Amino acid sequence: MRYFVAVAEELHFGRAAQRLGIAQPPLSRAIHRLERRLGARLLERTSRAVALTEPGAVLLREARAALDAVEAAERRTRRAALAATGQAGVVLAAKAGASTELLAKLLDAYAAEPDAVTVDLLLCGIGEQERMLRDGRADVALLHLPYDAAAGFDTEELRTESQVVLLPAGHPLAGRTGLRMAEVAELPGLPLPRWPARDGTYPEGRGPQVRDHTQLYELVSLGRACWIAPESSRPRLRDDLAAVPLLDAPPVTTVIAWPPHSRSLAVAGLVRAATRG
Amino acid sequence: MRYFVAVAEELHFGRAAQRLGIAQPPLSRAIHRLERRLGARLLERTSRAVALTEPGAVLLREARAALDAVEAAERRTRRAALAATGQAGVVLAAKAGASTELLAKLLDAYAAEPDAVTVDLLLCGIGEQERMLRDGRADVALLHLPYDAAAGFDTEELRTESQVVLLPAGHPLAGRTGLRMAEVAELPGLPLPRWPARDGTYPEGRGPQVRDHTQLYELVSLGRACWIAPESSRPRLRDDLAAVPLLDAPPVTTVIAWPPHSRSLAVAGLVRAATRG
DNA sequence: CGGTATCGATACCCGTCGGGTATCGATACC
DNA sequence: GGTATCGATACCCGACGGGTATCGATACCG
Repeated sequence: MRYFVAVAEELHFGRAAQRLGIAQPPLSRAIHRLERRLGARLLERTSRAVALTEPGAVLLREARAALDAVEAAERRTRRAALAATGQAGVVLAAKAGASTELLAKLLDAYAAEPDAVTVDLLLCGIGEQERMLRDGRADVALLHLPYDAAAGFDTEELRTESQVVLLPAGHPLAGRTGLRMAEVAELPGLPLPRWPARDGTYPEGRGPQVRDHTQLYELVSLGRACWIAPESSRPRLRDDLAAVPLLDAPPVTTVIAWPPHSRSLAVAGLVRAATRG
Repeated sequence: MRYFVAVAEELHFGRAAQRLGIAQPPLSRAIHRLERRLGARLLERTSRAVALTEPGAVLLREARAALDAVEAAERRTRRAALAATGQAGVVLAAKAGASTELLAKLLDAYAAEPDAVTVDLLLCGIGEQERMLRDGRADVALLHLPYDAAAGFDTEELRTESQVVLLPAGHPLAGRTGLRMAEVAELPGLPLPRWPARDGTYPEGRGPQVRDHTQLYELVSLGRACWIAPESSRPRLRDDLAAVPLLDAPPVTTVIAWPPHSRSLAVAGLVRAATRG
């Protein structure tokens, strides 16, 4: 299945084999075996191009989930073994730079619990927490709806807040008490930047490409972009940026999320600490 | 992993090997390899007894989920291949005997859609739908909260209803207009029956053991048990049974549930038909 | 207290399957 | 039409999964 996912993502046997660290012929045969076992043509291949069939697309989705589940099983078991000897705690995934004070409060509240264990923070990029939770790199995560997808997890709401638009400090609109989405969307010369998708490629569009928040703030400060962020990011802003409340932006809900079958005491404790605080 | 789950469930290498259709020595070695690969003692074993360690319990939970995901991937791919040739539709799992008219309405509403495909009904026993959805035997399911666990699925609420208690027709309380849980719990000689758990064993307790609804109704009719059911089951009751509204029972919510990553048009259509009706 | 039965571990053997290299056959491109 | 690219095929090898026979430990019983 790992092999199939690699080929389906690359749509190229040679590159997929390289990525998997094996030669191309065994890969071809492995895919053939898989097709025979499932009784389905997964890939439409000519000697010049490879394309997914309908069943192939289904398998790609399902196989990704299955591989994540297998990896999660291995990782969580390894961590459980370490935890038994006191060498590991619980892994909390959070977006770097988001909900900082909420996170601090949560960690304090949990640390005060009687049977608290070590909390290993896993700071990740945009939308990566979901994956971390799925493949067992993390045990709990802070997500921001509607930006992150919480589908398939148990969640508990922590906070709902409105959003602000970030502008260069000297911008004509920086003094306004409120703005509407429509006004922001048509700001001349201040498009929303584009973030890389999970595979590292950027979506089509006209905004500048950014990779992290430092680049983002730099662009906004330079008057080349604007950005929309939750209100709670305001106190930690650089002073060359201005924040103007958005009147009609969808509210952002911060939730704590965990795999639905989680039975870990530490996760339960974190959730308790989070909802109590 | 299949091997480990078998041993963890049986807590006996010999029986597990038999269940897996292999000999005992290869099974021993397989478990050893797994333990070495994960760097964790999974089972505490003497020559007389086998017990799960802490990491072993974690792996048991995670491995079950992972195996379900793998099976789901295979099943859904096979069905997608059949669907491409028009030989298969979408599988809807429902509890036999529950929500019958709601189900009928749903099927009618969906069949009227322009691009409706065949709906294969999968009637299952108490609490089996969740499993069916997880391992790919079903694509959508009707669940009854709080009896069924919908954790990990996307759901849409269809109906909420109160519950009634089923009594033999001639019972002294059968004429009452309402009862409280406390009264039902202490009905002399009318305990709630026990249903088998997923492994086929019955929980400890004093109620009679039942395996299906026919047995259940028979017991109620004979004055050996009572039963609590959603109000909607009333119109289809045998006339030797009486139903009395329960005033303080938790309401039952019927939901339609599907795997969160499902991208199937047919599932979307069924959900649309269900929520519209 | 010794005999026995039970149960997991170990020793040894074998076939299959995953992986590698060399090469073919087809197709797009110059 | 020559060539380069790319997946499929042919052939070989080592490792791993599975089987049988047997050991070692422990609980049970007369």
